[in-house]
Amino acid sequence: MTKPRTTFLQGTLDMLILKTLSWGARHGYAIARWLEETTNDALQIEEGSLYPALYRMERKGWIEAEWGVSELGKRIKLYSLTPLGRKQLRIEASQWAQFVDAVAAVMRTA
Amino acid sequence: MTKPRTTFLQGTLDMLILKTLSWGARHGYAIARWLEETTNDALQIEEGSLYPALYRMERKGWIEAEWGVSELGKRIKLYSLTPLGRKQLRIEASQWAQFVDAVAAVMRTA
DNA sequence: CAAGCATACCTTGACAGTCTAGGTACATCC
DNA sequence: GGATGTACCTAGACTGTCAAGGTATGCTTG
Repeated sequence: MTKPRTTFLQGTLDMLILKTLSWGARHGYAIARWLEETTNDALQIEEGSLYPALYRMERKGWIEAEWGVSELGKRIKLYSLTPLGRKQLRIEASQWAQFVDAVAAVMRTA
Repeated sequence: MTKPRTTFLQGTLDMLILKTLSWGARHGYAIARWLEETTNDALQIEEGSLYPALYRMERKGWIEAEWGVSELGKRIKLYSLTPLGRKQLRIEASQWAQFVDAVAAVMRTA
């Protein structure tokens, strides 16, 4: 079993975050934990990638943040999807599907 | 139909080139044309990405080059897979499959 | 009570890979 | 002779990731 390659993550992190938030608001740390859990740690979300991504996406108007408090009493920055973010998710999901198809077409050539 | 996103290409270009060469030697320009054709132009291979990639891969010992002449009388640099490259192709294909599965697990969550 | 661990946030600097936009050279076709 | 297609290459900008640091706090455990 080969180690997962994070190089592939390039460009998909935004989509994965958008998808995570499509189920409801979450804070950064929780987004990372959820993604890792959902993929059985096949994806590792580094904080140095995560937080800049969140900042980037907020600037683009895809998500918005609100400060709050977690169940454990920690201050958290709760992110939720904007309508624009929801639209962006649809776009990225479609592009991703297309790309995966294209790569599959190359890789399955017999 | 949304435009294909080249951002996703990050990290997969090497694999796609390796796969292309697994069918036999080809020169750079032909590799790009073949990939575009095979994917119905879903993938666009920019020369500014292609040639650096070929150089990189040659340095890593995955491919090797030989100068020749095309059917059209142009000088071409014919690349072929080394045993190391063949091994690398297997590794990358496996990592790619894993990554696609992981993303699928996130995206299909209902 | 102190130490360690998990939660939760953030930033800086290096690095890798892609893209844009150029360039060269030559052959063919109109 | 000019346009187009083949075929190669490169410099510089840019984007996104990663490694490695940092802060703060609450809970558990010895």
